[in-house]
Amino acid sequence: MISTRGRYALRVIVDLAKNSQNEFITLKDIAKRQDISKKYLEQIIPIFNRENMLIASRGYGGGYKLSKSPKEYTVGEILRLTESSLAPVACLETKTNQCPRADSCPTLFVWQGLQKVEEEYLNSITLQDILDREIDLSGNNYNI
Amino acid sequence: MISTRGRYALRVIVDLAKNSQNEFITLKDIAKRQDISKKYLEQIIPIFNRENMLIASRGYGGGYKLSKSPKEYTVGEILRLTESSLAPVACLETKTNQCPRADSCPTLFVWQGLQKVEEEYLNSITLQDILDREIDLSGNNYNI
DNA sequence: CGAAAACCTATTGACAAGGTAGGTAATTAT
DNA sequence: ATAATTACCTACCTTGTCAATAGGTTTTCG
Repeated sequence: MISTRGRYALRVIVDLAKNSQNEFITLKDIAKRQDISKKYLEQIIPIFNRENMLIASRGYGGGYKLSKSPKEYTVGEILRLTESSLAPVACLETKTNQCPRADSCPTLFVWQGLQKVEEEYLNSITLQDILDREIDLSGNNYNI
Repeated sequence: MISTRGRYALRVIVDLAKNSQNEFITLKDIAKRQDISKKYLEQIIPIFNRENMLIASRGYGGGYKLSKSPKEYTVGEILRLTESSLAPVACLETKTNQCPRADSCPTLFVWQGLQKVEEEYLNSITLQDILDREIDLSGNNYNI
């Protein structure tokens, strides 16, 4: 199950995409809009500027903004940075399978396949896709 | 992430399919073969005869066996019975979404889509599929 | 009747999730 | 300069769930 860390991170990035026209947005504003503890977000969001996915600015007038265009973010990469693991079973968390039963495990291919469909799905959805959906939700979908 | 309950249940059912020619197999034997605590399995496996997916027999000579042909079991239904939830996020655990933000949630469709690909995948794999793979692993795949 | 099996229910220990708290570093307005 | 404002860092805490363990009860067969 996707934890709050991953879900909150995605909501913050969607919020940034919607509410910033290239200016900095404070975590305080985002936390209020999204009704999430600012303190909690403070330990999640810095992950993304370390990875150069967000630009942060400290001090008065500071905040966060996107560093790339929305179509260059996928849900998969956002979740990989925030979730402790996206693996469906423990033995797939490490690069090489440590389970002593791996070689003869009759169910391993099931979990590998599950991981594959999950990752392919999450990697296929971009931030832009989410923004496009927003138009639908607002009802102002003149072009559809 | 799939818990040990679900993974163990699947292994037990695969073990039954492989090791029973319509006779009863004891949990003691399965636990030993699979190196799983018998006591722990005792609280997982009875779920399946309540659902008429396994036949149980008590007393001397008793044990478990499949009630249907392997192609009539899907991984999805086995996991749904053992996992507390297969939903990727909390708000999709209940039939109707309880989240107050659901109506305007821009990320909801992402999680609904994830749930869909997961369930379709897990429902598509039958116990027979797992048994067929076994042939590959043993190396005796004369017919491939 | 006694052994062997499934079945039931309570309890425990460990661990991670989800936060809270308090402070530090950087930047800008005054 | 200094105060205000922002991001950033680290430690701690609380709660709940997972994964068992334990000890018993019921059913069935030899």
